[in-house]
Amino acid sequence: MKPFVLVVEDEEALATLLDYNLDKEGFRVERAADGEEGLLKVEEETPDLILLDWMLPKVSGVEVCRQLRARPETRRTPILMLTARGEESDKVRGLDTGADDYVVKPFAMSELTARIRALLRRTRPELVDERLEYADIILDRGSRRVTRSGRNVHLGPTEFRLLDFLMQRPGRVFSRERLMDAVWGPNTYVELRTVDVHVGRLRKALRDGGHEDPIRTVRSAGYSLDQQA
Amino acid sequence: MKPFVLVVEDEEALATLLDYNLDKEGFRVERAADGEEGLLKVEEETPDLILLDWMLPKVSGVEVCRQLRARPETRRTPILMLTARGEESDKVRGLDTGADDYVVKPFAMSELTARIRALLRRTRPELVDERLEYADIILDRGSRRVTRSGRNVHLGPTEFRLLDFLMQRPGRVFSRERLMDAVWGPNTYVELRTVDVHVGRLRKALRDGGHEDPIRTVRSAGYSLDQQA
DNA sequence: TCCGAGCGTCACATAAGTGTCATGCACCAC
DNA sequence: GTGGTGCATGACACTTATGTGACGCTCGGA
Repeated sequence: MKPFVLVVEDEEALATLLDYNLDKEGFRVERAADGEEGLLKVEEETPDLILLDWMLPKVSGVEVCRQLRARPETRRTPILMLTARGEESDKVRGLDTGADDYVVKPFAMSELTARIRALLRRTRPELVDERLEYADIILDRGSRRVTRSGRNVHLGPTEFRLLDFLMQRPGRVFSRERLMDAVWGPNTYVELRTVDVHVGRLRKALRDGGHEDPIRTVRSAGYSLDQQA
Repeated sequence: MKPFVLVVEDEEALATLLDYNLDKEGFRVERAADGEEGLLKVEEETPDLILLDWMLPKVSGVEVCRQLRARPETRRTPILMLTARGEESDKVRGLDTGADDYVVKPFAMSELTARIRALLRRTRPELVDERLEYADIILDRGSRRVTRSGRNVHLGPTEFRLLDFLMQRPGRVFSRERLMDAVWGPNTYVELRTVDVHVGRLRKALRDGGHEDPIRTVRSAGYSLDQQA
């Protein structure tokens, strides 16, 4: 379950950038171009976190904030304000607009995602915590442990990283090259077929105890964590 | 199938970096080291997008831009300018050089690819979109799955590419030669009739479950994805 | 130093997909 | 109708891609 982030930002370029980067960081992103649209989107589906520009057409960020806080279902939803330099009045700094945190533009994407994670950890730790889930498979990064249906699954370091990576985007097919890059590192000189072998080992470990194979082979394309069908 | 990006950049190191990253992002990349070479490469094969350095030996980026805009086949090809800080004159900012967008060096690779995707989406959405739809048929590139009316359709790699290509322009008739080029690659020596066979297989797979044949045979012309009429 | 866990390769078995062909039907022009 | 060309399709021999057990190597800990 990816954290669902709503980006309310009128600058098209920045919004695209945010969209792209957050998606890459494993968030599901929805965009709104102004405050009004933002409030509508929130009604459709309550986000796990809202990225809110301070200056917005139609309904300002501050006002959106106020309204969100007035609704019971978003009262506790973390809000991260985006402000331009100079807009950081004491009001923003003190966060008494109702926002939980803010960043000043221009900001490094890494700072933003760090703050997002920090906020999410506070409110919905299961979303960003060192833990990934797919079906009955649970991968805990902190303890470096994997269980399936409660039973412990023993994996070597490589298989662990491989599963971690696959679990970040279940259903998506990754080529051997991509997996090589992600799991072994971008400058490794290893046979591509080695990926097969490790996928095989991972499969074997996950099948242990009579479970179904959760990895799908897509001929001439790669592998994905996914139902066979 | 993959979007074709031409990188016109004289700095070897940056060009290599771009090449590597864009390739990883699923683009097919061709490089040119100066404006002159760039213009030649464009003649060989029209790119889907051009990454153009502002400062180039022999023919400057601006000039290349101008010439590209003068040619009918590249008039609408998106151009993304790479400029060094300080070169961002008002001219660049206003994009009245004919470029569609620009990034200032040094830039984050993620920003660049986001902008590239944004431009391609504007001009050729079928190249970057993750999923293609035609009637009740859905082709998802990310998970490499095809469904019809919700039911999974199993396709071999060739049939998958074939359907992908047909779905990019439903209703349009493609000759066997064209399909051969697009699906098998431009330098394949295979009987043209082989196309028939694969179309047949694709049809069979898509008809599975009592569905209608979505492919139309145009006698002595080729095939197209659309209603029989 | 010895040992076992992991890793990367290989070789071989198996499965899946591919290209051709032969055959028969469909369609079009007379 | 009729002849001829184009197309659909099942069979099949052949390639290629993938699954897997075995093996030798490395490395860290006992």
